[in-house]
Amino acid sequence: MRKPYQPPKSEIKLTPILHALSDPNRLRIVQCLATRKEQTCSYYQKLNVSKSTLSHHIKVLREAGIIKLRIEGTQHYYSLRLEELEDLFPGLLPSIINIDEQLF
Amino acid sequence: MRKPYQPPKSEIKLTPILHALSDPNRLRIVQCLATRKEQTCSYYQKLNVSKSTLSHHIKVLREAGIIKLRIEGTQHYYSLRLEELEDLFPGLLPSIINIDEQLF
DNA sequence: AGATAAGTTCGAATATCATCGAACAATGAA
DNA sequence: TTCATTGTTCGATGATATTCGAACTTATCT
Repeated sequence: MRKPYQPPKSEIKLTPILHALSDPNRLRIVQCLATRKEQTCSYYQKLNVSKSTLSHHIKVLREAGIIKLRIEGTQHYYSLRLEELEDLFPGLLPSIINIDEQLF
Repeated sequence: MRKPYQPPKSEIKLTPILHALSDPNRLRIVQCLATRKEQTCSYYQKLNVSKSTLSHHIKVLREAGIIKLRIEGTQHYYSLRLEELEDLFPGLLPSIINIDEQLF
């Protein structure tokens, strides 16, 4: 499987990021990655959406520049682009990572 | 004109806030209110959208709980709900208020 | 009362989004 | 080589969003 597109740091913009984060399931993925560092897609099957929907959500996060991909065999490991995002938008991700799911 | 609905603090949720902020013109309004404290709607006619579109954007911000309204005659003065938002989502608005428009 | 000004609301057109099943691609195992 | 696994992509559908002009509401001014 070829590596899907992800924007370089210089092309990361705020509005796609905020849009990507404005969905509860995508927020859950981001919060999970904030604590567990790296996960494969299949981990998020607990979100109770179909495989294609999950892949769509991950694509939205990836194309916004929030997560990056490392491929190992058939597994896709995703992780947050924390340093780059902190450099571009200081404090933004930390403020979101700590919010309780009840407030989503 | 009767006072439009705005949610009590207890009903403010994160995803509507992030969605409301994922639009460049709405971000401009929020950043403007962060420095100028209070403005009427007509101030934002410089955004070059129609009156109804502007009213729509302001409604999205208001219903998300980001701005509050004070009516004086025919003028509607809007301002940020800074303390409540800081209490609910610490650091979120400050991190967004400082971002340069080039990164929108 | 009539005219004006500030905003909101309505209705319609267009675009974007979320979701799913099915098909596809790439790797690894039998 | 065949099969199973992991994940993406495609196409369709229904739901939301954005935008505008027109109509409406409320207050103010003459």
